[in-house]
Amino acid sequence: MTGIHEVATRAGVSTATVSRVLSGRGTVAPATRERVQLAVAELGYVVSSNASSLATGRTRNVGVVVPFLDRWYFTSVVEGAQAALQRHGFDLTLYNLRGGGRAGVFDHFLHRKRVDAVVAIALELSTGEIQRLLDMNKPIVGVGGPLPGVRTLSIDDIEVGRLATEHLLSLGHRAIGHIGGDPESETDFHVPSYRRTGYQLALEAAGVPIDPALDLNADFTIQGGYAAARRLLSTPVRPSAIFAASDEMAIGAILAARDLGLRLPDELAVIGVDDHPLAAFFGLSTVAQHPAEQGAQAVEILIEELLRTGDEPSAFDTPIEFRLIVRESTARLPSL
Amino acid sequence: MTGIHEVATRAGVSTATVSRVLSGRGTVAPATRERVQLAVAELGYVVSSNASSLATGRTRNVGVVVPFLDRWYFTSVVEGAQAALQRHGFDLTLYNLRGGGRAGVFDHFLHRKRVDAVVAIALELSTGEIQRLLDMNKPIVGVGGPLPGVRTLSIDDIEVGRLATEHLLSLGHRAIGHIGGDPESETDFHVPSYRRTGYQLALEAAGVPIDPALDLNADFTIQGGYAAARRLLSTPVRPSAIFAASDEMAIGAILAARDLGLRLPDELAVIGVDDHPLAAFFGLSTVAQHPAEQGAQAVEILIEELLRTGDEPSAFDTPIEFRLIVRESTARLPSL
DNA sequence: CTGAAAGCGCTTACAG
DNA sequence: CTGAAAGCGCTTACAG
Repeated sequence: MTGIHEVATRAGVSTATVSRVLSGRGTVAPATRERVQLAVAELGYVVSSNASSLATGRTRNVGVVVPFLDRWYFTSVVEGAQAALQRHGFDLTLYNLRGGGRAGVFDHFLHRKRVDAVVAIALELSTGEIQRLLDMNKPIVGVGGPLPGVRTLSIDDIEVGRLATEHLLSLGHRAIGHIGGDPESETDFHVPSYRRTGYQLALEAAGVPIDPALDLNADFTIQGGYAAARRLLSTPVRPSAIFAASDEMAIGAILAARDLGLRLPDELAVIGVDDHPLAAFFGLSTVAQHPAEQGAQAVEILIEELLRTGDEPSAFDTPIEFRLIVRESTARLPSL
Repeated sequence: MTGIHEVATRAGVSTATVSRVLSGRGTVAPATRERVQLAVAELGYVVSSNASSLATGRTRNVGVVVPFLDRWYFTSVVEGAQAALQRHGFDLTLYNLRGGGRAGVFDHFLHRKRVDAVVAIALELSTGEIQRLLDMNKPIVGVGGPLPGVRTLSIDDIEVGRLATEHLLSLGHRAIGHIGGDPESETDFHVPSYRRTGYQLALEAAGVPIDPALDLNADFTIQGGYAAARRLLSTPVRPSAIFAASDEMAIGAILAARDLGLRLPDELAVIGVDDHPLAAFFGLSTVAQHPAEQGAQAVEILIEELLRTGDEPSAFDTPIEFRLIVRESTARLPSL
């Protein structure tokens, strides 16, 4: 374990100078700098992050908190954030709330001063949780929904639901089914509820009565979407189109339609949300969100916030882009 | 930012005593202990991990290195490891090699003394990488393949391939196709190659000639499996069964069979590897591995190793369990 | 441009 | 059972 001392000795300077060279702060004569850099390289010296963090109060580490990891959206946000952090020389410490103990994570793990900042993904932090984080002077960025008093990046899920539904309406569909999220799969931000609201608003605006029989819940998986779609497609008033609140559920619906011998898009149109990697494969029309970019964007905001020392943290919401992608799963309702 | 000093003052003791109470090391009179605990609770004090780590040389943080995150296997291992670490009060710092800069990760990130130990998932570390890690006295556990000089948990992919193929052989199949991994999706451990070897060994043992036309590559995704299966099923010598090196590719094969109007399992039997969450939904027979448990097991080994101070690190391979699960996608070859 | 020294917030022999 | 003090390995005013 080479320490800064050995480097200093080898380069014939003080540890202070080594530190200056390594951090880039302060002035060092070019010749000195080179001697130090040589010594560092020869010894393979790497600064101890603990000692450095203790002295500076900065860890160059960001905590990323997710409710769970095994959904495409979360994995993608984390990968995007990770790549961005790495570019900036930051580490990423991952907190997964599913492991149990949300309280533990917030009261303990995050307070150890191991992180400079936190990215909270699809998490509705309580006032207390936010307050504790802010008290510690740690920038927070929330991804996935607005958070009072916190800088956030969020998608307008009502508009997402409306956009998807309006697409179906514009194609002439009137009997439009919906597969939303069940209560268990609600994230903190009630994403499914908002998408459902958008669906209902679009129908209302088009003068289409809302039929509760056409609105079912599932668990955001292909399996769940399949089961819901089978029920939806077995009713006497079979819908001509389905809007599913996620691509995976939409894919389940496509598989259900196939099993029932229904041809897409003529006998059933389907649209999802996400632009999941499988969406193109299934020819699925969807409202694309770009989770990896959301993660990267959250990190950029955080880094900026960390550099802007002193100021009050910003606390507004930045809307995330989304975009309709039309593929083969949706088409104009065939005139009968 | 309450420090240990404030706690000590409030409890009317020295910081040494507070430290003893918090760490559980050393003896403290019960009454004193209670006073300290009360002060800690009242102030919401949490030990600074940097200061503590600097003083003890222990970080209570484990680095987990993955080649990428967006495959079910990796996500599951990470979730399993995370949950186990959290139970032990450890944090998890995630390093993703896809972000670029494998060198950076090993030469720099891991050397900052930010982690006590590392879990390397499906990574074939070079001798140099291993040496540097061992030089730092950090236990390493590799998951997914054997690593010279390192404690590992690994699955015998040759046996996995053999088991899957033997299952098909035992059902009377002789024209057995294979969908393996293409070079790009080879992890460091050449998992696909080994599974292919097992496939070939099983065929040879059964006296079935190996037909290269029945052996294709794909990229471990549903899409890739679909494309490969379509080619496989369009040959004059259409196989009666397919062994795919992952469930996702196997699912692609099932979808391809459906599109071609082939009924499973009578007109085509399919088996995969993983026991992916979608396997049951598709009625897919498979060789199950249990990635979340692999992650958890790796952590348990690491923690044990961290407690066993002084000793030489252990450096052997523990085979990971796998198991044949028969579902509806495989059945006895119908006698013609 | 550079060094001596204090300090970051803990832990742990050591002494009592 | 408990406290005073040294030390973990850096960084950074301060002085020169």
